[in-house]
Amino acid sequence: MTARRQGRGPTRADVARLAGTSTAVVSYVVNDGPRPVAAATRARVLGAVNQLGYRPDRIARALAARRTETVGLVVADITNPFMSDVARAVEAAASARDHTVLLANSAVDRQREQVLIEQLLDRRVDGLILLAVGPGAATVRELNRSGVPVVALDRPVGGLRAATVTVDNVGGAAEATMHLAGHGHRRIACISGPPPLWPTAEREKGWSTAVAEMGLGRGSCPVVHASIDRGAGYEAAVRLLNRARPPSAVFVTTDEQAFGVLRAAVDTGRQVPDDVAVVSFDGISQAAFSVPGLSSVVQPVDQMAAKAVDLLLDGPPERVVFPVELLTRGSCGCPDPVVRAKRRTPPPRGTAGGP
Amino acid sequence: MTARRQGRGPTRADVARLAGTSTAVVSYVVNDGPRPVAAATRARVLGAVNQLGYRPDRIARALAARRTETVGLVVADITNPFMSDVARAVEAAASARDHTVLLANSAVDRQREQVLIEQLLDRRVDGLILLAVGPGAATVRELNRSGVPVVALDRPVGGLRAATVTVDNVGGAAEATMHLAGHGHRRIACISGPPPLWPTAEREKGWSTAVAEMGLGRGSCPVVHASIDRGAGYEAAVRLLNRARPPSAVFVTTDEQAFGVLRAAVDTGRQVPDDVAVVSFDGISQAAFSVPGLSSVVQPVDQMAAKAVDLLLDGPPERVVFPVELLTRGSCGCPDPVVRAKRRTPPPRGTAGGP
DNA sequence: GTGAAAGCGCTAACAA
DNA sequence: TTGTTAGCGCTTTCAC
Repeated sequence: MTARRQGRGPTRADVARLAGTSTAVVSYVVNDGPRPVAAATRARVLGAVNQLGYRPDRIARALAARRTETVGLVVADITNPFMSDVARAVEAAASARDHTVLLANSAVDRQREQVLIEQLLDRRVDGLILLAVGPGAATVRELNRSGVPVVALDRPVGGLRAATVTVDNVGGAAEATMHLAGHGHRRIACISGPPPLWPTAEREKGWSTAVAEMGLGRGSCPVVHASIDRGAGYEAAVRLLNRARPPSAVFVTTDEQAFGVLRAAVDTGRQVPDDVAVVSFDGISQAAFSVPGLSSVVQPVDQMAAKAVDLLLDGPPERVVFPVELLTRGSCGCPDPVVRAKRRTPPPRGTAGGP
Repeated sequence: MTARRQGRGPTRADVARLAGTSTAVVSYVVNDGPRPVAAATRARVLGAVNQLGYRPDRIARALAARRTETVGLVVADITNPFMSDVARAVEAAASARDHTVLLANSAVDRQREQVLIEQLLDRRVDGLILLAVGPGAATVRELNRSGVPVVALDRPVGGLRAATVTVDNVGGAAEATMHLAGHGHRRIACISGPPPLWPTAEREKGWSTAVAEMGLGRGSCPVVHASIDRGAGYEAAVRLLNRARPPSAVFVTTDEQAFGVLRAAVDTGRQVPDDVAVVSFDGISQAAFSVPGLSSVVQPVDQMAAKAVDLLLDGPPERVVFPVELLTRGSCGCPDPVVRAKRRTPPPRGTAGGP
């Protein structure tokens, strides 16, 4: 009997038989190459394809073609709104290029991250995007050896031969800090990330430079370090605000921490921005809805993701740095704009993608 | 020369050669079955494996074994905190069972969702978890025909032969509503989701039942429908609060909308909970940080995800319904507990997983 | 422009 | 217990 294999649809052989041609030709038309096919033949094949409802098996194709059309995305914490936004943007960019993304969430666990990266490699991803805690030396070696293209997003990875997509952390942070000074503040503290974390360290550098340039005393402008989450931001702010001479403004290195700061201000009996002004970094969409709205330095996530995917798929391993933009709302002392519904798609910009 | 193929590591044949045995035996030891292997042979193979640094190619394995050890996850919106939390939990559960997740984000676009589901099928996922807008009839047919196990998480999918993991939406919503009444409210409105959306419709039903049971007039307890995002929640709240006789409390069907409500209250000159009390549904971790803290009905996301993966991989297509729990904070009028750092892992519960 | 056939790296009968 | 070998479904060289 010619019963189709159960559980799966027709194969290339079925199509070839029905179209009265060879499997090679079917392949040529399905893939639109690499060899030309006569119009008549192509038509017969196409007819057979949709008469049978044939769909190519991507696994078999991957094995033969040695390409999976898949990109691995390793994120440190998918529940972090900035990172989930990056995940959305990467998925969209990959999808636009007909690739699927294998998601790996390390849950901020370096060990786990190593394992996940190896699994992704075993699954033969065509490329790897890392928004990761940071792989250890052994994993870096393995990545370099594997020859799989890698792009480090948001932060470079030491020792890794990879493209890099980051933003102007120093500049953005400095701008935010000066903006605070523009509101008349002289005691501008910084709530930064864990010292080894690159993006927040850079932002701290920007704050510190700005503070120095404006001649503000280091004693009145303290830094405090905290993990990248609301709870840690909350605790750091409580510590800061309970000092004898608390700051009148604080630059927070991530929005996620800043939400904790906002809540801490209230819990310690302060008003934002009158008693403490706040500006942070990342520019996630939730920032529009806090009370007051959170002023933040926004990263062009869609463009960054598109660039990352492009570099991964056909780029040389360059390092690209995107500009950022301070978006003011109520938390710094500027007028708080009316809330608008969140934008789901980036505004058209002539041609798609690219900075 | 015996140079290894460039770009890839050693294969099963290399290992067999070095171990002086056959490829089948290598397969048996690597997979720990399906046939037994003598201890001595196994040791030689293992030795060869790590002398060569051999790693099985999952693509080739998938083709031969007809299993990809991969599960597809389709979410309607990965940037929605509830859904990204589900994504985290599903990834963790799948990972614990040695599976990788292929992430597909439909960005609340039904068309796109169909395409994504088909792509996942083409990639031969072992199972599909849907937290989706809802596939159309054609896709449902294709899913049923494909024989790929599916579990619908959070909401059932009409006409689909699939397991279902949901929560007690009606009960939770009713409890939330009664809680509001317990604070003395008699004008309890509801901000619900788009009417076709199942979970929010169920919650609305719970609210409506509770309101009726308490004998509260329908005129003083209006419903308004809005999309599941902060902006829509904001606008719905503004509409509600600008009425001639505004409600004194509102049950909001999702946390995401509720954050918009909180902001809208402030923008229309109200205090929460004194002028308007708010309780919502989902129980995402961000709810602890708003001002005031958001009282919410919490879903046991980790358990739900674990169950979903179990059902997918070896379960019969049951329908399981998890209980939910009201967690009170400041927004309903209860005391607002001190903020704590976010928990990354579920507390131990004797044995892992399960309701 | 088309077809035959040799893999891609692994699994799992089946035979020894 | 181990080895031989026929696929898994597709791509692609090479000959026609």
